Amino acid sequence: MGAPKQKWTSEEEEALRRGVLKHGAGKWRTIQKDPEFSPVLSSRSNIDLKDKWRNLSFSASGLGSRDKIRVPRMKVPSSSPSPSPQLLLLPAPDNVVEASAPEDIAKSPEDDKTHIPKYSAMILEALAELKEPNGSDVTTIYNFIEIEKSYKLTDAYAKKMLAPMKDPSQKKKDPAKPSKASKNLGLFAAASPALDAAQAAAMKVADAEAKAHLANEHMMEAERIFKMAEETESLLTLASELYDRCSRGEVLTVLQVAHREF
DNA sequence: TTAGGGTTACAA
DNA sequence: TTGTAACCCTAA
Repeated sequence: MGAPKQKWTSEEEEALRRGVLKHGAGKWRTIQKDPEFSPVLSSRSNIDLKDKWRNLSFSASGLGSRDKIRVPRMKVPSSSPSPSPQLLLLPAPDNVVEASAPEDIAKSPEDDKTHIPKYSAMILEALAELKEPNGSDVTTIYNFIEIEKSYKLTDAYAKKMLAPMKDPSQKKKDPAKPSKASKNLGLFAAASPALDAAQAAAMKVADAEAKAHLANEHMMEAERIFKMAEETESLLTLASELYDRCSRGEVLTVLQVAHREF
């Protein structure tokens, strides 16, 4: 590679984003040829667009470089549902529901009860949908939850969740350079990494659920205190009004006060 | 033509 | 030394 690396400018990135918005991810050639973007992207090939979008997608998902955590490339039967390429690489849009870490769930009682699905349910759904013969690893589940279902984990929580799953032995390139096929098999051949990942994920889910429950209790307590405060304020207003009326010489009966008929 | 894995340049 | 981003290669 003799030519120096051509860094992407913000204009090019913006053009790419708008191109993806307009044509969808995967239509790199179309985007590249689109007269709206071609002036900016003239020096980029469709492959460049794809690569840049991949980089953007990985950074947007909080997974960092694609070299850090590799989603195993499974050969799934054609009958198995697989997310469309367009969805697969699409960074989470701005309007997705962002399922925060459990400690953040209590922000809104409505969100807690109606909008944010339980993590266990999300994972179960992911497993059911992915239908991978040997089960799905955490990264795949994470990707499914974030991209396919448009529930976005916060970056911090995703990193926390994924951190223990990283196998140091898989971190860097293997000097022996095994073939693609053997590498794909390798993830499941030992069985234990996938099993460990599943167990770790289960523990995380249980922990998250416990925290969510605690947060819910705290939320209910906060609501109770808030109601008390409201009632107290209401009584204060009533007392103040009564004081005003009485100080003006008005005579009010207990019944009138009780029914606020004054 | 595209997706995905590999390689390499570069910056911290 | 390591992580990231850009570029390259190949299978489908």
